[in-house]
Amino acid sequence: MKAMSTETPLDLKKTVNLPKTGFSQKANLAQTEPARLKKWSEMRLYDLIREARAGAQKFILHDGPPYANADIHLGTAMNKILKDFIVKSRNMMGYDAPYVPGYDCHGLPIELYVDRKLGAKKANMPAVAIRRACREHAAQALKRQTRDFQRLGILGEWDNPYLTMSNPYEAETARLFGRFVERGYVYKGARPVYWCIHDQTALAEAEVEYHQHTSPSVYVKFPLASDPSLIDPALAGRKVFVLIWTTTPWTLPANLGITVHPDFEYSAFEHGDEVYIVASELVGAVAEKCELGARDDAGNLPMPNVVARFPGAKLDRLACWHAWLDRESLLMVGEHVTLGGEADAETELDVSEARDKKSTGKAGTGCVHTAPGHGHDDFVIGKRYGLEIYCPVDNAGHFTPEVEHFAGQSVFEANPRIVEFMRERGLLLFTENYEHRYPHCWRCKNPVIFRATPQWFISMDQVAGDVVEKDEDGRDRSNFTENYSDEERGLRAAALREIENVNWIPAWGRDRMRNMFRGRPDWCVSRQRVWGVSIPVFYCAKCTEPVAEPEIINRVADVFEKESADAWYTREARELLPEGYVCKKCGADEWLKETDILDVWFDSGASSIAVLENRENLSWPADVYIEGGDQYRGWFNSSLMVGLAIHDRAPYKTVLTHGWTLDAQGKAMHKSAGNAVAPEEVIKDSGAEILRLWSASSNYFEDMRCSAEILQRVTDGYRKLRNTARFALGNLHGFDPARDTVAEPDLLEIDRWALAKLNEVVGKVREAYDAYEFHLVYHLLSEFCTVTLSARYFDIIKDRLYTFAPRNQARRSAQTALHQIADALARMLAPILVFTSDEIWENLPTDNDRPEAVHLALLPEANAAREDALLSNWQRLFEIRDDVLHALEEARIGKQIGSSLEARVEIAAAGDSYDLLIRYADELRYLLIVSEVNVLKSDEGVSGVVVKVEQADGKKCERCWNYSTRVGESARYADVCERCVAALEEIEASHDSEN
RNA sequence: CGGGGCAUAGCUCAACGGCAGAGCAGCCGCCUUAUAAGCGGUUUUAGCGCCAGAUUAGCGCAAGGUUCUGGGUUCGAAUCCCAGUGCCCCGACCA
Repeated sequence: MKAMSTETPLDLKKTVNLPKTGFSQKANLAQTEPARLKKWSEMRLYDLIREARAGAQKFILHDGPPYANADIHLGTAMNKILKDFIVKSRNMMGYDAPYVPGYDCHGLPIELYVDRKLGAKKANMPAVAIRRACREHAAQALKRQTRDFQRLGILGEWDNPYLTMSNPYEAETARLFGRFVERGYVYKGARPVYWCIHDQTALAEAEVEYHQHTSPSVYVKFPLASDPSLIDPALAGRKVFVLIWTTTPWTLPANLGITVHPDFEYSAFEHGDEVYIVASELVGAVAEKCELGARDDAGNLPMPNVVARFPGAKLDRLACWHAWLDRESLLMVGEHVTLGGEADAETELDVSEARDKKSTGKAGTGCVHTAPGHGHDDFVIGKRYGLEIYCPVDNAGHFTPEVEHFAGQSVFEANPRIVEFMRERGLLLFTENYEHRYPHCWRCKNPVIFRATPQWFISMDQVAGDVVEKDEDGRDRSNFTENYSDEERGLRAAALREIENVNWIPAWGRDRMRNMFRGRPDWCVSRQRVWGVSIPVFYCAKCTEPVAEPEIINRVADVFEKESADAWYTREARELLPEGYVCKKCGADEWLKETDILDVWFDSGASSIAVLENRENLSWPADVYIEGGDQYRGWFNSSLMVGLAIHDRAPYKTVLTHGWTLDAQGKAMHKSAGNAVAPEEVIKDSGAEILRLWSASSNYFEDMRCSAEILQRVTDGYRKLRNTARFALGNLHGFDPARDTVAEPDLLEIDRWALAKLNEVVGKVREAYDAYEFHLVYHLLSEFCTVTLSARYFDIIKDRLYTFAPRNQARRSAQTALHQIADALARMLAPILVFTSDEIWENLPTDNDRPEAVHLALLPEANAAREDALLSNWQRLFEIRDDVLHALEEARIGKQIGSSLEARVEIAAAGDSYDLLIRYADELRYLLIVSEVNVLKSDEGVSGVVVKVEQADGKKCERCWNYSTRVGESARYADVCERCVAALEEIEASHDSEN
């Protein structure tokens, strides 16, 4: 080795061990992520994880299938990222946690999309062709979604996801319907839907559009049938009428009741020898409108004479006579009644409009004409009171023959005739033309009606195992009653029981789910559509007897398994039924197929069975479901029903709810509002890693905000994590863990301190992962990197790492700590920063039997033995350090020093502080990063430490930059201090020994 | 209108009936051996005193954060209860 004394200070620099690593400072995520994905795909990382965890305890996260319609948005991305956090962290806890993604492929949005694309052509297309188009659209959408999900770094069985439109899944869906039938939950009823009488088809709300329309508005008298004194003694013996208002007179033949609000005050007022009941607040308005009473000379109507006032609840379950039919009309109470008239039939058809309006003016009477077959609210309340869902209107919009006076007439044509009819009989108080927005068919532009059609329902209260009781008319036999009892019966009771056994995170999920099941009506599973799984029921062509039998349904399912549910359309009924099957009722052998398909919620609700139970590597029930809060009404709900029907148990042990993604102001994101953050933009600009870190940084149990500023903060956070890792890696250059690791007892104390801090963080991070609190993981690691490592530990050990001889034991001590820190950091970050953690892993000096990718490794475990004494000593030392840094800053402001190494510090302390400082006296200059420290004893009783800063004595060492009076002592190394002389000699000696 | 949720610093989050905090951002500096990096200080304010004295800055004293608003329970509330405001989800054959 050549003498170094002749070398310039620049060459001296070469003897300093500066960081060196292939882990670049600049991440270039947008470029490097795809390369890493490719590598993982080639090495079959997901499969390797499965092999590594084979035989371990299973942990099943069951994926809620996103709808295979459009490209993913921020919320979809976040949802999948959170799932990946869970799956990766559980795998790294040692569980065997597979991930099978799924897609929800059937349903209206896709069919609507296809409708619009096909346009007029669709009318002449067979169902199979439409279904093919839907299938293609879904296949294409899910392909794009898969690509985008994979780009996010999410590992799973992407080559074998579950699709609700796959043959086995469709078959299983049909079989599950059979199970519901078998257990007696299924019945045929009726329910009102939008109906276009021109096209003779049901319409979805998305298929109606609103246009101005003129309807006849009518005020009609319904005579009270009950004893009026039950309402108020003052009414005894009077001729009492309840006044209703509607803009759809044609629904009056279907009137079965009148609904009032239980809490509103109602008045009975006189008009001639009759008494009319309306809401008190509307007495004046009604009298005015209907010209009740005689105007005085000034043209004013007198206020009617009110004979009684009472709450609406008084009317509950009394009866009126239908205005002209020989039939009762039941008085009911319902919260949906308003004084604005929104709840009348008019706005039944105008729901979204009515919801936006706070008040539609003072039309109406507060007594709502209720025809359960012709309105949504009417339907719901009708069910509650056990009314028939009566709809005497046929597909073409004609009254059925049973309708007296108007049989055969089209409903719109009948409108004026009904008005006239009522006028002639003195039932009508007033009529006028009423302009309002009214729903029209999107295709033929004609006004639509609300009309009850036969549908299949799943009963919430039917007792399992009972024989299905079906009316001739398919009328509902299982009344929904408000005074539901706790006795064990039906799906509702089972759901309420199981809800208590599920771990809901956050805990309010339990209440929400409970409320939902308490109040929910029977589940209507019929949809008048083609893109879905057909309801596998047959009807006798002769007597219309339905055949819904599990064995036959299973037969059909077997065909679906081979040919997909398309078979329902491509095959004749007799091909699907057993050979020679004849109607049990009439003996006929001609069959018709049900045309309705199953609600898509039935499809996705079936997933726990269709996927968890049918895949050999999964199991039922799932450990975890995690979705947005909207799924309480959706997937959480339907999945629970299916679980109960099949196994009498919830299909999930834990249900996590995540919030929605909002903009910077906390407003919902809409493409139209222009405040949406597009995931692909973030990925393109910053990388998927940033999206993942954002998902981890926010508390997902609440709604999560996202904006340019927030993403900037996240990016800054990422840089800090990356640079921290980079420092560790750079200083591990030349460190061979197997050879150079310093045994625990031989470590420098500050290195042990760093490891003790690491141990603390590891414990907390594990807890946070265990509790699915990823934002705590992020904040813990972020603060650990920023404060404990970057600002403290790393800054302090730089001197040792850079200036000591490479193989010096003290330097190896620091490296030993760094190695453990970097290793643990990579593991702890791995579930979140999937790309970066693996990059750290690659650049980390390895001992031999380490997994190939960090995702195959396990999370570090906290050491139970805590170094409490050491930690508390050092906590106090760092408090004193803060005081010193403060004093140094003052000296800096006073231009006494620049770098802290220019300083000599005098610390005066008393008591425990003094003892502590003396004990660590030799360490202090390194801890404080100054050139010299003197500890003085201050008088007892003086609290705190007093710090004095002065210029350090001596000259600056050109190598380590510390100040020393001994710089220049060595002739061989003229510009350096005594420590560096020693270091340089050590370096030379080791070079000699190598040669 | 009903069911549920959320509201703490510019941003993201702690504090879970017992002293309201962290990180980041901002501002002011230092360093140039993590270098498109690193480190430190600082970041509510009327008043009083000291220092200084053109100003800026500095030190001390004292008060000091309407934890969205208003009530209540409690010795004590960000926390529990009630009401209100704002935002979000659900109540639609949308997912």
